[in-house]
Amino acid sequence: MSLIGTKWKPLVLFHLLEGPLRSGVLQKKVPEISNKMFTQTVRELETYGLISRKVFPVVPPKVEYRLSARGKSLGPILQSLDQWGFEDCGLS
Amino acid sequence: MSLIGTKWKPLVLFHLLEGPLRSGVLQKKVPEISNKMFTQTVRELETYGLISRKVFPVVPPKVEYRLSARGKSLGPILQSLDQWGFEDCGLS
DNA sequence: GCAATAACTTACTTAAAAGTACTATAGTTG
DNA sequence: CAACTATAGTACTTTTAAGTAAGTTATTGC
Repeated sequence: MSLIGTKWKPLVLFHLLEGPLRSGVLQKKVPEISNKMFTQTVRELETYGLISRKVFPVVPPKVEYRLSARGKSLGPILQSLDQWGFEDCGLS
Repeated sequence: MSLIGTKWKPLVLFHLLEGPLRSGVLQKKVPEISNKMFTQTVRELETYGLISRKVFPVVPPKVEYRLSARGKSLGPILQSLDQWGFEDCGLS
């Protein structure tokens, strides 16, 4: 379960639950993430087949990320985790 | 969510879902874990209030771990994760 | 009195994750 | 033609997680 065994993957997946987002927007939803970790994270999620990456050949570049079917199947789990985090106060 | 953001915490919690276990038994359920990481993991889980630790003042020592109410509330999530891991093949 | 026991601890080392800072791309705008 | 854009890559450092190996405790049983 190296999907959740990182600081950022669950967060990124979580923000995609509501729908596809382009790279910049997604990254702004996770303000503390460094540029490097962001691309690294989405690349790994893509490798695992949890999200798909769609590149529009325009300038400046435009890239959109969306959950794959497999990624969507994580939805309930991510939401449970999120909810659990709120219910049971600050664990950090 | 530093509960799952580690290699061992989810595993240890998972094994406690079925009921309390004494230290040695729990550790054997996770054979690859090092001695140090085991105690460190249960200590942190205890600090987070997810498990409770019961010491029997006998020699040789006997210690039992059980999920707290809060730990139990993670049950469904842990099981979903476990199931998800099986369904969707090898992710490492 | 010395080994065995179960649970832990401590000091030290290695490996993995994350952060910082800088560079690349290629059209568009001024 | 230089600056700006959005996305990504790379080299290097720091931080954090995990592993190894040894030691501690207090009793029992030989």
